[in-house]
Amino acid sequence: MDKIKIIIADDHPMMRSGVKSVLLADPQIEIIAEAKDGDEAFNLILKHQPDVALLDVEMPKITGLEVVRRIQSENVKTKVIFLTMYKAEDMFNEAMDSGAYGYVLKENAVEDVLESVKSVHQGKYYISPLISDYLVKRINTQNDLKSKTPSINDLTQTERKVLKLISLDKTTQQIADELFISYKTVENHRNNISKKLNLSGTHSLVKFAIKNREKL
Amino acid sequence: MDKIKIIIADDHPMMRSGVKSVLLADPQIEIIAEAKDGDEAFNLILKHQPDVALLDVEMPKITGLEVVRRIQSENVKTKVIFLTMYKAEDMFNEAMDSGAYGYVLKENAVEDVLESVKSVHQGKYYISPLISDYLVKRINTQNDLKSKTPSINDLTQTERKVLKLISLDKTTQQIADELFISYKTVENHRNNISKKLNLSGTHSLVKFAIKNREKL
DNA sequence: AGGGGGCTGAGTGTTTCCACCTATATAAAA
DNA sequence: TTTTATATAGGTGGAAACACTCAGCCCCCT
Repeated sequence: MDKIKIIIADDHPMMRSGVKSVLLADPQIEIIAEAKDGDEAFNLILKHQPDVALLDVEMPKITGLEVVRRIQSENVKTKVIFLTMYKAEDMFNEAMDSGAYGYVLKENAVEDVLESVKSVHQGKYYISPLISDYLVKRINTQNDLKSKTPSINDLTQTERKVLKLISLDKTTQQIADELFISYKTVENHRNNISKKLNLSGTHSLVKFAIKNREKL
Repeated sequence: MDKIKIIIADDHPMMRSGVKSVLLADPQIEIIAEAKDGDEAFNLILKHQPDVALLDVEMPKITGLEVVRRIQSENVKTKVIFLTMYKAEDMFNEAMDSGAYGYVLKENAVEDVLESVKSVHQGKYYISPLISDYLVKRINTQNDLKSKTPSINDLTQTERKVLKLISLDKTTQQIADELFISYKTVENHRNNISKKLNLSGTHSLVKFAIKNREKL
Protein backbone atom coordinates (compact mmCIF):
# COMPACT_ATOMS: atom_id res chain seq x y z
CA MET A 1 0.00 0.00 0.00
CA ASP A 2 1.22 3.43 -0.92
CA LYS A 3 2.05 5.99 1.70
CA ILE A 4 -0.38 8.76 2.45
CA LYS A 5 1.06 11.91 0.96
CA ILE A 6 0.50 15.00 3.05
CA ILE A 7 1.28 18.65 3.04
CA ILE A 8 0.94 20.77 6.16
CA ALA A 9 0.47 24.50 6.49
CA ASP A 10 0.68 26.67 9.57
CA ASP A 11 2.17 30.06 10.17
CA HIS A 12 3.77 28.95 13.42
CA PRO A 13 7.00 27.02 12.74
CA MET A 14 6.78 25.46 16.15
CA MET A 15 3.36 24.10 15.42
CA ARG A 16 4.59 22.69 12.15
CA SER A 17 7.39 20.95 13.99
CA GLY A 18 4.86 19.41 16.32
CA VAL A 19 2.65 18.13 13.54
CA LYS A 20 5.64 16.83 11.68
CA SER A 21 7.07 14.97 14.62
CA VAL A 22 3.74 13.34 15.25
CA LEU A 23 3.03 12.33 11.69
CA LEU A 24 6.53 11.16 10.95
CA ALA A 25 6.20 8.63 13.73
CA ASP A 26 3.75 6.77 11.54
CA PRO A 27 5.47 4.96 8.66
CA GLN A 28 2.27 5.02 6.67
CA ILE A 29 2.49 8.76 6.25
CA GLU A 30 4.78 10.86 4.14
CA ILE A 31 5.07 14.60 4.45
CA ILE A 32 5.99 15.92 1.07
CA ALA A 33 5.89 19.63 1.75
CA GLU A 34 5.03 22.31 4.25
CA ALA A 35 3.85 25.89 3.92
CA LYS A 36 3.89 28.94 6.14
CA ASP A 37 0.94 30.73 4.61
CA GLY A 38 -2.16 30.13 2.50
CA ASP A 39 -0.59 31.28 -0.71
CA GLU A 40 2.28 28.88 -0.40
CA ALA A 41 -0.04 26.08 0.65
CA PHE A 42 -2.24 26.52 -2.39
CA ASN A 43 0.68 26.43 -4.80
CA LEU A 44 2.19 23.40 -3.17
CA ILE A 45 -1.10 21.54 -3.28
CA LEU A 46 -1.46 22.30 -6.96
CA LYS A 47 2.05 21.17 -7.63
CA HIS A 48 2.18 17.99 -5.58
CA GLN A 49 -1.46 16.99 -5.47
CA PRO A 50 -1.15 15.28 -2.10
CA ASP A 51 -3.75 12.97 -0.62
CA VAL A 52 -4.39 15.11 2.41
CA ALA A 53 -3.69 18.71 3.37
CA LEU A 54 -3.54 19.77 7.01
CA LEU A 55 -4.32 23.47 7.05
CA ASP A 56 -4.45 26.07 9.73
CA VAL A 57 -7.52 28.24 9.33
CA GLU A 58 -5.84 31.51 10.17
CA MET A 59 -2.85 32.15 7.99
CA PRO A 60 -1.28 35.20 6.45
CA LYS A 61 -2.09 36.21 2.89
CA ILE A 62 -4.81 33.64 2.22
CA THR A 63 -6.98 32.03 4.84
CA GLY A 64 -7.29 28.28 4.96
CA LEU A 65 -10.93 28.50 3.96
CA GLU A 66 -10.03 30.32 0.82
CA VAL A 67 -7.44 27.70 -0.02
CA VAL A 68 -10.08 24.99 0.07
CA ARG A 69 -12.38 26.90 -2.21
CA ARG A 70 -9.60 27.45 -4.69
CA ILE A 71 -8.40 23.89 -4.87
CA GLN A 72 -11.95 22.80 -5.44
CA SER A 73 -12.38 25.02 -8.42
CA GLU A 74 -9.08 23.61 -9.68
CA ASN A 75 -10.52 20.14 -9.48
CA VAL A 76 -7.78 18.74 -7.29
CA LYS A 77 -8.59 15.60 -5.36
CA THR A 78 -6.69 16.64 -2.22
CA LYS A 79 -8.80 16.34 0.91
CA VAL A 80 -8.45 19.10 3.47
CA ILE A 81 -8.37 18.87 7.24
CA PHE A 82 -8.50 22.05 9.27
CA LEU A 83 -6.32 22.31 12.32
CA THR A 84 -7.38 25.22 14.45
CA MET A 85 -7.56 26.49 17.97
CA TYR A 86 -10.98 28.05 17.63
CA LYS A 87 -14.18 26.40 18.64
CA ALA A 88 -16.21 29.21 17.13
CA GLU A 89 -19.32 27.76 15.65
CA ASP A 90 -19.56 29.94 12.61
CA MET A 91 -15.98 29.20 11.71
CA PHE A 92 -16.74 25.53 11.91
CA ASN A 93 -19.78 25.95 9.73
CA GLU A 94 -17.86 27.91 7.16
CA ALA A 95 -15.18 25.26 7.12
CA MET A 96 -17.68 22.51 6.51
CA ASP A 97 -19.49 24.49 3.85
CA SER A 98 -16.25 25.16 2.06
CA GLY A 99 -15.84 21.46 1.54
CA ALA A 100 -13.35 20.37 4.18
CA TYR A 101 -13.20 16.77 5.31
CA GLY A 102 -11.90 17.31 8.79
CA TYR A 103 -11.98 19.83 11.60
CA VAL A 104 -9.52 19.14 14.40
CA LEU A 105 -8.89 21.32 17.42
CA LYS A 106 -5.32 22.00 18.38
CA GLU A 107 -6.17 21.42 22.00
CA ASN A 108 -7.02 17.84 21.23
CA ALA A 109 -4.65 14.99 21.75
CA VAL A 110 -1.98 14.37 19.18
CA GLU A 111 -3.54 11.03 18.37
CA ASP A 112 -6.54 12.83 16.96
CA VAL A 113 -4.47 14.29 14.19
CA LEU A 114 -3.20 10.89 13.17
CA GLU A 115 -6.70 9.50 13.32
CA SER A 116 -8.11 12.33 11.27
CA VAL A 117 -5.55 11.90 8.54
CA LYS A 118 -6.27 8.22 8.18
CA SER A 119 -10.02 8.63 8.33
CA VAL A 120 -10.08 11.39 5.78
CA HIS A 121 -7.77 9.47 3.50
CA GLN A 122 -10.32 6.69 3.51
CA GLY A 123 -12.95 9.16 2.41
CA LYS A 124 -14.55 9.58 5.79
CA TYR A 125 -15.14 12.81 7.67
CA TYR A 126 -13.43 13.54 10.97
CA ILE A 127 -14.67 16.17 13.40
CA SER A 128 -13.20 16.83 16.83
CA PRO A 129 -15.54 15.37 19.43
CA LEU A 130 -15.59 18.65 21.35
CA ILE A 131 -17.52 20.32 18.61
CA SER A 132 -19.66 17.47 17.38
CA ASP A 133 -22.71 19.15 18.81
CA TYR A 134 -22.33 21.81 16.16
CA LEU A 135 -22.80 19.05 13.65
CA VAL A 136 -26.03 17.97 15.24
CA LYS A 137 -27.21 21.54 15.28
CA ARG A 138 -26.44 21.85 11.58
CA ILE A 139 -28.52 18.80 10.80
CA ASN A 140 -31.43 20.20 12.72
CA THR A 141 -31.28 23.57 11.11
CA GLN A 142 -31.11 22.00 7.71
CA ASN A 143 -34.57 20.61 8.25
CA ASP A 144 -36.33 23.93 8.60
CA LEU A 145 -34.83 24.73 5.27
CA LYS A 146 -35.77 28.30 4.67
CA SER A 147 -34.40 29.86 7.88
CA LYS A 148 -30.85 30.50 6.70
CA THR A 149 -29.10 32.67 9.23
CA PRO A 150 -28.34 35.88 7.40
CA SER A 151 -24.73 36.38 6.43
CA ILE A 152 -22.42 38.76 4.69
CA ASN A 153 -23.17 37.11 1.40
CA ASP A 154 -26.59 38.68 1.37
CA LEU A 155 -25.04 42.12 1.15
CA THR A 156 -24.48 44.01 -2.05
CA GLN A 157 -21.14 45.37 -3.14
CA THR A 158 -21.76 48.87 -1.86
CA GLU A 159 -23.13 47.63 1.39
CA ARG A 160 -19.97 45.68 2.00
CA LYS A 161 -17.87 48.71 1.26
CA VAL A 162 -19.86 50.66 3.81
CA LEU A 163 -19.63 47.87 6.37
CA LYS A 164 -15.92 47.69 5.83
CA LEU A 165 -15.59 51.34 6.64
CA ILE A 166 -17.82 50.96 9.66
CA SER A 167 -15.48 48.30 10.92
CA LEU A 168 -12.69 50.84 10.73
CA ASP A 169 -14.63 53.00 13.15
CA LYS A 170 -15.54 55.62 10.58
CA THR A 171 -18.57 57.74 11.23
CA THR A 172 -21.40 58.00 8.73
CA GLN A 173 -20.20 61.40 7.65
CA GLN A 174 -16.66 60.17 7.08
CA ILE A 175 -17.92 57.25 5.03
CA ALA A 176 -20.03 59.58 2.94
CA ASP A 177 -17.04 61.78 2.21
CA GLU A 178 -14.84 58.85 1.42
CA LEU A 179 -17.28 57.29 -1.04
CA PHE A 180 -18.39 60.62 -2.51
CA ILE A 181 -22.00 59.96 -1.68
CA SER A 182 -24.52 61.70 0.52
CA TYR A 183 -24.75 61.32 4.25
CA LYS A 184 -28.31 60.16 3.86
CA THR A 185 -27.34 57.47 1.41
CA VAL A 186 -24.89 56.03 3.84
CA GLU A 187 -27.55 56.08 6.52
CA ASN A 188 -29.80 54.16 4.19
CA HIS A 189 -27.11 51.60 3.58
CA ARG A 190 -26.58 51.20 7.28
CA ASN A 191 -30.27 50.68 7.66
CA ASN A 192 -30.46 48.12 4.91
CA ILE A 193 -27.46 46.25 6.23
CA SER A 194 -28.95 46.10 9.67
CA LYS A 195 -32.17 44.74 8.27
CA LYS A 196 -30.47 42.14 6.12
CA LEU A 197 -28.31 40.95 8.96
CA ASN A 198 -31.20 41.08 11.36
CA LEU A 199 -29.37 43.43 13.68
CA SER A 200 -30.75 46.05 15.97
CA GLY A 201 -29.36 48.37 18.58
CA THR A 202 -26.97 51.22 18.46
CA HIS A 203 -23.76 49.27 18.46
CA SER A 204 -24.64 45.90 17.05
CA LEU A 205 -23.66 47.00 13.56
CA VAL A 206 -20.26 48.15 14.76
CA LYS A 207 -19.75 44.96 16.72
CA PHE A 208 -20.67 42.87 13.73
CA ALA A 209 -18.44 44.89 11.46
CA ILE A 210 -15.44 44.50 13.71
CA LYS A 211 -16.03 40.80 14.21
CA ASN A 212 -16.22 40.14 10.48
CA ARG A 213 -13.68 42.65 9.31
CA GLU A 214 -11.47 40.18 7.49
CA LYS A 215 -14.31 38.75 5.45
CA LEU A 216 -15.25 42.01 3.77
CA MET B 1 28.78 20.93 32.08
CA ASP B 2 25.36 20.00 33.30
CA LYS B 3 22.40 19.85 31.04
CA ILE B 4 19.89 22.68 31.05
CA LYS B 5 16.78 21.41 32.81
CA ILE B 6 13.56 22.61 31.29
CA ILE B 7 9.86 22.27 31.75
CA ILE B 8 7.41 23.30 29.09
CA ALA B 9 3.75 24.25 29.36
CA ASP B 10 1.18 24.75 26.64
CA ASP B 11 -2.44 23.78 26.37
CA HIS B 12 -2.02 22.56 22.80
CA PRO B 13 -0.47 19.07 22.75
CA MET B 14 0.62 19.63 19.20
CA MET B 15 2.54 22.71 20.18
CA ARG B 16 4.20 20.83 23.01
CA SER B 17 5.29 18.17 20.56
CA GLY B 18 6.79 20.84 18.40
CA VAL B 19 8.74 22.42 21.21
CA LYS B 20 9.88 19.05 22.44
CA SER B 21 11.10 17.86 19.08
CA VAL B 22 13.08 21.05 18.65
CA LEU B 23 14.64 21.09 22.07
CA LEU B 24 15.42 17.40 22.16
CA ALA B 25 17.56 17.85 19.11
CA ASP B 26 20.04 19.71 21.28
CA PRO B 27 21.96 17.39 23.61
CA GLN B 28 22.61 20.25 25.97
CA ILE B 29 18.97 20.41 26.94
CA GLU B 30 16.90 18.11 29.03
CA ILE B 31 13.12 18.28 29.25
CA ILE B 32 12.17 17.03 32.64
CA ALA B 33 8.45 17.68 32.58
CA GLU B 34 5.58 19.19 30.62
CA ALA B 35 2.27 20.70 31.64
CA LYS B 36 -1.02 21.37 29.93
CA ASP B 37 -2.18 24.25 32.11
CA GLY B 38 -0.85 26.87 34.47
CA ASP B 39 -1.79 25.02 37.60
CA GLU B 40 0.15 21.95 36.56
CA ALA B 41 3.05 24.08 35.40
CA PHE B 42 3.33 25.84 38.73
CA ASN B 43 3.35 22.61 40.71
CA LEU B 44 5.92 21.01 38.44
CA ILE B 45 8.19 24.02 38.69
CA LEU B 46 7.98 23.93 42.47
CA LYS B 47 8.71 20.24 42.50
CA HIS B 48 11.54 20.06 39.99
CA GLN B 49 13.02 23.54 40.22
CA PRO B 50 14.19 23.52 36.60
CA ASP B 51 16.61 26.02 35.13
CA VAL B 52 14.19 27.34 32.57
CA ALA B 53 10.43 27.20 32.08
CA LEU B 54 8.88 27.70 28.66
CA LEU B 55 5.35 28.91 29.28
CA ASP B 56 2.44 29.75 27.06
CA VAL B 57 0.80 32.96 28.16
CA GLU B 58 -2.76 31.80 27.61
CA MET B 59 -3.48 28.64 29.47
CA PRO B 60 -6.49 27.20 31.26
CA LYS B 61 -6.88 27.59 35.02
CA ILE B 62 -3.91 29.88 35.62
CA THR B 63 -2.41 32.22 33.07
CA GLY B 64 1.31 32.11 32.43
CA LEU B 65 1.72 35.57 33.90
CA GLU B 66 0.22 34.43 37.15
CA VAL B 67 2.56 31.45 37.24
CA VAL B 68 5.57 33.74 37.09
CA ARG B 69 4.30 35.90 39.89
CA ARG B 70 3.75 32.87 42.06
CA ILE B 71 7.09 31.25 41.53
CA GLN B 72 8.73 34.54 42.37
CA SER B 73 6.97 34.76 45.69
CA GLU B 74 8.08 31.18 46.29
CA ASN B 75 11.67 32.21 45.77
CA VAL B 76 12.40 29.68 43.06
CA LYS B 77 15.32 30.37 40.80
CA THR B 78 13.63 29.10 37.63
CA LYS B 79 13.77 31.59 34.79
CA VAL B 80 10.68 31.95 32.65
CA ILE B 81 10.38 32.38 28.91
CA PHE B 82 7.01 33.19 27.42
CA LEU B 83 6.05 31.53 24.20
CA THR B 84 3.03 33.19 22.68
CA MET B 85 1.34 34.06 19.45
CA TYR B 86 0.36 37.53 20.43
CA LYS B 87 2.29 40.63 19.59
CA ALA B 88 -0.03 42.72 21.76
CA GLU B 89 2.02 45.41 23.36
CA ASP B 90 0.30 45.47 26.70
CA MET B 91 0.66 41.73 27.04
CA PHE B 92 4.34 42.06 26.38
CA ASN B 93 4.62 44.79 28.97
CA GLU B 94 2.75 42.75 31.51
CA ALA B 95 5.02 39.82 30.84
CA MET B 96 8.15 41.86 31.34
CA ASP B 97 6.79 43.51 34.45
CA SER B 98 5.95 40.13 35.92
CA GLY B 99 9.60 39.24 35.81
CA ALA B 100 9.98 37.03 32.77
CA TYR B 101 13.37 36.63 31.11
CA GLY B 102 12.20 35.90 27.59
CA TYR B 103 9.35 36.69 25.24
CA VAL B 104 9.32 34.60 22.08
CA LEU B 105 6.69 34.67 19.37
CA LYS B 106 5.43 31.38 18.05
CA GLU B 107 5.62 32.69 14.54
CA ASN B 108 9.37 33.01 14.88
CA ALA B 109 11.77 30.42 13.64
CA VAL B 110 12.34 27.34 15.71
CA GLU B 111 15.95 28.36 16.21
CA ASP B 112 14.78 31.31 18.23
CA VAL B 113 13.43 29.05 20.91
CA LEU B 114 16.72 27.27 21.23
CA GLU B 115 18.55 30.56 21.32
CA SER B 116 16.22 31.97 23.93
CA VAL B 117 16.69 29.00 26.23
CA LYS B 118 20.45 29.23 26.11
CA SER B 119 20.52 32.99 26.51
CA VAL B 120 18.16 32.98 29.43
CA HIS B 121 20.03 30.18 31.07
CA GLN B 122 23.11 32.37 30.97
CA GLY B 123 21.18 35.05 32.77
CA LYS B 124 20.54 37.17 29.69
CA TYR B 125 17.23 38.41 28.42
CA TYR B 126 15.82 37.29 25.09
CA ILE B 127 13.07 39.17 23.26
CA SER B 128 11.77 38.31 19.81
CA PRO B 129 13.18 40.80 17.32
CA LEU B 130 9.71 41.51 15.95
CA ILE B 131 8.69 43.20 19.15
CA SER B 132 11.93 44.78 20.16
CA ASP B 133 10.51 48.17 19.36
CA TYR B 134 8.21 47.73 22.32
CA LEU B 135 11.31 47.52 24.42
CA VAL B 136 12.60 50.78 23.07
CA LYS B 137 9.25 52.35 23.70
CA ARG B 138 9.35 51.14 27.29
CA ILE B 139 12.72 52.73 27.81
CA ASN B 140 11.51 56.00 26.40
CA THR B 141 8.34 56.07 28.42
CA GLN B 142 10.28 55.33 31.55
CA ASN B 143 12.09 58.59 31.11
CA ASP B 144 9.06 60.81 31.08
CA LEU B 145 8.00 58.97 34.14
CA LYS B 146 4.52 60.23 34.65
CA SER B 147 3.04 59.50 31.20
CA LYS B 148 1.99 55.87 31.73
CA THR B 149 -0.35 54.75 28.98
CA PRO B 150 -3.73 54.48 30.63
CA SER B 151 -5.03 51.00 31.26
CA ILE B 152 -7.88 49.16 32.86
CA ASN B 153 -6.10 49.21 36.17
CA ASP B 154 -6.82 52.90 36.50
CA LEU B 155 -10.52 52.18 36.66
CA THR B 156 -12.50 51.84 39.85
CA GLN B 157 -14.64 48.85 40.68
CA THR B 158 -17.87 50.44 39.56
CA GLU B 159 -16.34 51.72 36.38
CA ARG B 160 -15.24 48.24 35.50
CA LYS B 161 -18.69 46.90 36.13
CA VAL B 162 -20.09 49.52 33.77
CA LEU B 163 -17.46 48.81 31.15
CA LYS B 164 -18.19 45.12 31.43
CA LEU B 165 -21.83 45.78 30.65
CA ILE B 166 -20.91 48.08 27.80
CA SER B 167 -18.91 45.25 26.29
CA LEU B 168 -22.07 43.18 26.33
CA ASP B 169 -23.69 45.78 24.12
CA LYS B 170 -25.98 47.13 26.80
CA THR B 171 -27.27 50.63 26.41
CA THR B 172 -26.81 53.23 29.13
CA GLN B 173 -30.42 52.85 30.18
CA GLN B 174 -30.10 49.08 30.47
CA ILE B 175 -26.96 49.40 32.53
CA ALA B 176 -28.69 51.87 34.82
CA ASP B 177 -31.58 49.48 35.37
CA GLU B 178 -29.28 46.57 35.95
CA LEU B 179 -27.17 48.32 38.56
CA PHE B 180 -30.11 50.10 40.17
CA ILE B 181 -28.57 53.49 39.64
CA SER B 182 -29.62 56.52 37.67
CA TYR B 183 -29.21 56.89 33.95
CA LYS B 184 -27.17 60.01 34.56
CA THR B 185 -24.80 58.23 36.89
CA VAL B 186 -24.02 55.69 34.25
CA GLU B 187 -23.40 58.49 31.81
CA ASN B 188 -20.97 60.01 34.26
CA HIS B 189 -19.17 56.72 34.62
CA ARG B 190 -18.91 56.41 30.86
CA ASN B 191 -17.51 59.87 30.75
CA ASN B 192 -14.98 59.19 33.46
CA ILE B 193 -13.93 55.94 31.85
CA SER B 194 -13.42 57.62 28.51
CA LYS B 195 -11.32 60.29 30.12
CA LYS B 196 -9.22 57.83 32.08
CA LEU B 197 -8.61 55.70 29.05
CA ASN B 198 -8.07 58.71 26.87
CA LEU B 199 -10.78 57.67 24.45
CA SER B 200 -13.02 59.79 22.30
CA GLY B 201 -15.56 59.20 19.59
CA THR B 202 -18.95 57.57 19.55
CA HIS B 203 -17.86 53.99 19.37
CA SER B 204 -14.39 53.94 20.79
CA LEU B 205 -15.62 53.01 24.23
CA VAL B 206 -17.58 50.08 22.86
CA LYS B 207 -14.64 48.97 20.79
CA PHE B 208 -12.35 49.14 23.78
CA ALA B 209 -14.84 47.30 25.95
CA ILE B 210 -15.17 44.48 23.46
CA LYS B 211 -11.46 44.19 22.96
CA ASN B 212 -10.74 43.94 26.66
CA ARG B 213 -13.80 42.01 27.71
CA GLU B 214 -11.92 39.16 29.31
CA LYS B 215 -9.87 41.38 31.53
CA LEU B 216 -12.81 42.93 33.29
C1' DA C 1 -42.99 46.99 -22.02
C1' DG C 2 -42.91 45.95 -17.49
C1' DG C 3 -40.97 44.39 -13.05
C1' DG C 4 -37.37 43.90 -9.77
C1' DG C 5 -33.13 45.03 -7.62
C1' DG C 6 -29.65 48.17 -6.55
C1' DC C 7 -27.78 52.95 -5.73
C1' DT C 8 -28.75 57.37 -4.88
C1' DG C 9 -30.92 61.34 -2.13
C1' DA C 10 -34.14 63.42 1.06
C1' DG C 11 -37.69 64.23 5.07
C1' DT C 12 -39.05 63.54 9.82
C1' DG C 13 -38.70 62.06 14.21
C1' DT C 14 -36.69 59.33 18.09
C1' DT C 15 -33.11 57.29 20.76
C1' DT C 16 -28.67 56.98 22.31
C1' DC C 17 -24.44 58.75 23.25
C1' DC C 18 -20.97 62.52 24.17
C1' DA C 19 -19.06 66.53 26.57
C1' DC C 20 -19.25 69.77 29.82
C1' DC C 21 -20.87 71.44 34.34
C1' DT C 22 -22.74 71.48 39.16
C1' DA C 23 -23.68 69.18 43.47
C1' DT C 24 -24.11 66.09 47.64
C1' DA C 25 -22.61 62.22 50.67
C1' DT C 26 -19.20 59.21 52.20
C1' DA C 27 -14.98 57.04 53.09
C1' DA C 28 -10.08 57.00 52.77
C1' DA C 29 -5.80 59.41 52.87
C1' DA C 30 -2.61 63.16 53.77
C1' DT D 1 -8.77 68.10 59.89
C1' DT D 2 -8.62 69.24 55.35
C1' DT D 3 -8.15 67.08 51.04
C1' DT D 4 -9.02 63.59 47.75
C1' DA D 5 -11.40 59.91 45.49
C1' DT D 6 -15.57 57.67 44.63
C1' DA D 7 -20.39 57.05 43.78
C1' DT D 8 -24.42 59.20 43.22
C1' DA D 9 -27.72 62.40 40.49
C1' DG D 10 -29.21 66.22 37.68
C1' DG D 11 -28.89 69.99 33.62
C1' DT D 12 -27.86 71.50 28.92
C1' DG D 13 -26.55 71.16 24.31
C1' DG D 14 -25.06 68.84 20.42
C1' DA D 15 -23.56 64.85 17.53
C1' DA D 16 -24.41 60.50 15.86
C1' DA D 17 -27.13 56.65 14.93
C1' DC D 18 -31.68 54.42 14.11
C1' DA D 19 -36.32 53.81 11.94
C1' DC D 20 -39.43 54.57 8.47
C1' DT D 21 -41.10 56.55 4.15
C1' DC D 22 -40.84 58.34 -0.48
C1' DA D 23 -38.69 59.01 -5.02
C1' DG D 24 -35.71 59.21 -9.11
C1' DC D 25 -32.33 56.67 -11.89
C1' DC D 26 -30.21 52.76 -13.98
C1' DC D 27 -29.66 48.05 -15.40
C1' DC D 28 -31.03 43.44 -16.18
C1' DC D 29 -34.30 39.94 -17.22
C1' DT D 30 -38.59 38.03 -18.77
